[in-house]
Amino acid sequence: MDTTQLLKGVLDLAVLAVLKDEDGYGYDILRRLRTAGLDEVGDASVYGTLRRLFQAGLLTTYVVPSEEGPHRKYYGLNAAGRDQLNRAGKTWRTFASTMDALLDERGVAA
Amino acid sequence: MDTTQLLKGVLDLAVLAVLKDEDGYGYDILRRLRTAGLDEVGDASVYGTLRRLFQAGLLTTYVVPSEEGPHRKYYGLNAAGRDQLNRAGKTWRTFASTMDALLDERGVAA
DNA sequence: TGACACTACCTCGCAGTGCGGAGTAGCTTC
DNA sequence: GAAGCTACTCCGCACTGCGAGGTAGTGTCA
Repeated sequence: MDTTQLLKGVLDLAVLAVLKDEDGYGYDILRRLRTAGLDEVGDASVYGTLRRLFQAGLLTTYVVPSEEGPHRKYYGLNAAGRDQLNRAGKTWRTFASTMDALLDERGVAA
Repeated sequence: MDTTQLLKGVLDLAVLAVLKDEDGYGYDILRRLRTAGLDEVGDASVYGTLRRLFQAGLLTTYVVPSEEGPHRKYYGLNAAGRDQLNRAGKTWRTFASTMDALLDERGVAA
C-alpha cells in the first residue's frame, strides 16, 4: 500500500507542525519530516507544499544568504498559520480516531 | 477544511474493513461508512473504489435480484482482499502513530 | 394521476496533490 | 576535475475522491 496516498492532505499539517517551534528552509524541513518518520517524502512535495502554504497566507518567508552554499529561503508560521495548524490538527485527530474505531470494531491489524 | 484529502488512500482500507465480516452492496457500504463516522463520503467515491478493488482482484462479486427494487451487486473479500486489509491496516496504524507523535512532540491540538 | 422521495446503480470529467525527472548552482573532498 | 553533498526550482504525470448528471424501480401522499 502506498504511503504516498496517505500523505495527501496530511503533508500540509506535517509541514506546519515542524515549523511550529522554529523557522526552517526547504531542505531542513525535509530532513525534519524524515527524522520524524515520514521517510518517503519527496523534496518536490515539500517545496510545492511550502509554496502553497505561502500563497494561502499561512507563512512568512525571508531569504538568508549563506557563504557556505546556496542561499536559504526560510519559512515561518504567522498567526493564520498557527490557527490553521490547530484546526488541521484537530481535524486529523478526529479523523484518525474515526478510522481507528472502524478498524478496532472489526479487529483489523490489532 | 478538507476531509476529502484525508480520505485519499484510506478509503480503500475503510471499504475493505466494512466488508470484513459481511458482504455488502454499494449503497449499503456507503451507509456503513457514514454510520462509522465518515459522513462526507460521496457515493461515486465508493462505487469507484469498489471497481478498483475488484479489478485489483481483492473482491468477489455477485448480483442478487431483488423483487423490492433495483438489483443489488454484492461485494465480498477474497483471500487476497483479507491479506490486503491486514497489510493496509498495519500501514495505517504505523502512519497514524508517526503523525500523532509528530504532533504530540510539538503540543499541537492536544 | 401527478409529484415527490428513496433505493440502487453507473459514467464523465474535473481538481487537488504528491512525486519523478530534470535542471541550476555552490561548496567540499578526494 | 570528478564526485557528492546542500539547496532550490520547474514541468508534467498519476492517482483518487467528488460533483453533476443520468437510469430505474418502489413507495407514499394528495
